[in-house]
Amino acid sequence: MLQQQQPLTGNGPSSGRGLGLSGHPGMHALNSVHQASQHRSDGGDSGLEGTENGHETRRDIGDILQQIMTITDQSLDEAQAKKHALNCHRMKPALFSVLCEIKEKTGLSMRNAQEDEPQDPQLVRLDNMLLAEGVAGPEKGGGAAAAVSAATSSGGMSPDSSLEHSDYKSKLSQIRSIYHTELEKYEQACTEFTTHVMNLLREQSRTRPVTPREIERMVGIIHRKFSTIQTQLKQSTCEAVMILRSRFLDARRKRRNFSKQATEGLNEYFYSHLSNPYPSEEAKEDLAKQCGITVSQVCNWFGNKRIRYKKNIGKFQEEANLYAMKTALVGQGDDSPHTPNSTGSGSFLSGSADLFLGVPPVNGEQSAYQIGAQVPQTPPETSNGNWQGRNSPPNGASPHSDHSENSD
DNA sequence: GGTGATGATTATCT
DNA sequence: AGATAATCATCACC
Repeated sequence: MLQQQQPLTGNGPSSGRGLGLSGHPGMHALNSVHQASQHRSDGGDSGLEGTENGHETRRDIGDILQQIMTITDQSLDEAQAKKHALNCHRMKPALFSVLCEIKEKTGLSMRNAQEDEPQDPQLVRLDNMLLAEGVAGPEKGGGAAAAVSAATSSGGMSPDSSLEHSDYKSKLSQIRSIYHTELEKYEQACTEFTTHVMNLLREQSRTRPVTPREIERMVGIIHRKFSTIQTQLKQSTCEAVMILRSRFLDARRKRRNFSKQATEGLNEYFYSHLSNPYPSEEAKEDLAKQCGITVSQVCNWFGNKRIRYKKNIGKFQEEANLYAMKTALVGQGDDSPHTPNSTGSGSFLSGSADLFLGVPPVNGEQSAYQIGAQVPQTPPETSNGNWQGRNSPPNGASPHSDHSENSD
């Protein structure tokens, strides 16, 4: 379900997969009930049902179907004629009263175990959830708002969360509309079907004894059947909402790459503080503001960057050169906003500076950065700053505490 | 579909 | 608390 951000199309259950409430086989079940009922109603008169003895009542379904298939207009007419003849038979009232007596006797032994059944707790749970999510009940921002507030309080939301918010809301409202359409459809079908069955029973009551209680029972059975289908619909809806929610709330699933500017800003800071790429709280906040991300995202980014840089310095060399050149150019005129306090070499680059020590590299040749700023080809532990070889930076290691040397 | 890049999470350390 | 290292899950490109 909901594979690959499949759009929510309101195709209803027949649409199959996607957030469209899939797989509540209601109508199939209904059709079978309907057919059975219809068959029963015809059977008494047309002689389709084997009633001669008890053994034949359990006829093979294939047989019955076969007989249904062979019904013709002519045989139906014949049946009608027989029915009429039976109704007009002089012995009919007497026979009918006997039948009524028998019926009453057997009716007494009939159990009504299923009456007054308490409401299904599962259904109650589903109802509550749908209500809480804003799918059932009056339309309002309830569930969506709750989800959004939960997401934003986690601190991991990107600035475009409002976009996602509306996305979530629109998808939820689609689920809502599908749910209500289907529910209405089933309710209507239930009413129609019940009326139909009651009419049939009334019709039958002219030739066989049908008690009001029996009709009630039949109506109860139909309602239970429909209630099962509605439960399935509610279950599917709940599933769809849960999936939508999990996708919306799980930040990891919703990972978005940072914007180019954000990445550049972070990289500039990183490479301009290569000797000590541990931004202070203040610097993190500045970077977060500047890049349009959260402080924790800045932390994640630097954590990832440090570890990845350290693991494969060679790979990042080109990037380092690029930023060295860039920042050096910017730094010539004024203070770069990304290198607020210089990029001291100091304590973290063993005896040397970072990136900005070097002259900006010129294509192709070994860059000044490579020479002077130590982006070595050698394993991390051996060069380019002690931060690569230790577990955590010393206290107050923030570049803001500053060592002056390079950068501009 | 495979694959590398990348942002987030988690366990663990200091 | 803040860091590292491993890992997960997704994106983006081929």
